[in-house]
Amino acid sequence: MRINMRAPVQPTLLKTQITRNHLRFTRQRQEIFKVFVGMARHVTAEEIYREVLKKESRIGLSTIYRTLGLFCRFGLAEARQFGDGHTRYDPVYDKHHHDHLICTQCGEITEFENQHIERLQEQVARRHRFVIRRHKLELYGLCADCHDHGSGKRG
Amino acid sequence: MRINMRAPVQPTLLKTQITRNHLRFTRQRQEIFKVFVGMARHVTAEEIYREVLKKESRIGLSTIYRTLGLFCRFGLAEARQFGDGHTRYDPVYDKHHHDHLICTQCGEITEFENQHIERLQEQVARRHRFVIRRHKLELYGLCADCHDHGSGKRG
DNA sequence: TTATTATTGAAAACGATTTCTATTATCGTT
DNA sequence: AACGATAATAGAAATCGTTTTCAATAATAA
Repeated sequence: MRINMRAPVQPTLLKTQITRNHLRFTRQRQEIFKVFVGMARHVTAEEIYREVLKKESRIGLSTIYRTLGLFCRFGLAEARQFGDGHTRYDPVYDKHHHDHLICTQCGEITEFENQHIERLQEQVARRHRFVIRRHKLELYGLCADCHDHGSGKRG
Repeated sequence: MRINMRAPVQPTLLKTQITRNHLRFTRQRQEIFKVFVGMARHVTAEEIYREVLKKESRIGLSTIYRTLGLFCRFGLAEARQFGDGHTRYDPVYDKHHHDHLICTQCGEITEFENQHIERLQEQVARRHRFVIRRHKLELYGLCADCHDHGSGKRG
């Protein structure tokens, strides 16, 4: 039997959140959400914009930013910065946190999870009487391909 | 520009690095370095600028940015982004890597080190055939004060 | 000293994001 | 289905932190 580890985000989830907060379920919000969950992770506002433009030819980039901010406040998305000057957005499918391996040569971003590390983080926090709300662990370096062949995938 | 790396931060170090690289030991670079190493860690370019202005009343903000970039290339400073839109600079006193606890209420930044976590990171990387060059671990949440009193220090 | 050229300050440019405002569209009420 | 209050929009302009440009200046080598 096949099991989906990550439950897909229901289309109804956005509407639920929106009506619960007495906001308006606009065409743009629906379209942005649909595109957002259909795209790869770690996309930029620009990338989402270009994709949404195919369906909503009159949409403004500011609407993309506003709406992504809304998704973040709703807990449907998370914003991240990997230091290249672009904020990247991640749909939140479940409560599983994930960390990143970032290849500085080809740009590949691989996700990983490690409960052992998370536990040690909690230990550190406890020692400082600090309460962790969220965290960010990013390992920068060379992925297998770039390390082996030296050349990289992006030239 | 060729740059020779690696050495501990001493008062003479800036001059050593500068002459070694055939650059010019200007009044501004001396003053910025002096202020920089005398300030708290994780300072912004603006904060350094305001401090340097007290001694160098005609200095430009662009010189601060340029010079901080130089320090980073020399290995005398490191640039970090904690997601508040400001690049923060850290003098590099030794080769000890440190991670951060960042209070989202009062902004306090506490440093920590944990060799156990570092070893687990290496383990994860090995599993992905990834070679780590550098890493970033940031725990966001509430510091002891903000957690206890609720109000925070800046609020 | 003088020539060479790296460095500077001020202003303009920059790219991501936010704000502004007139217009449009949603939704509770008829 | 239409009405009306007002939230949300598009598009432009503004803003923010940072970088670049460029003519003038100043540090070094000759």
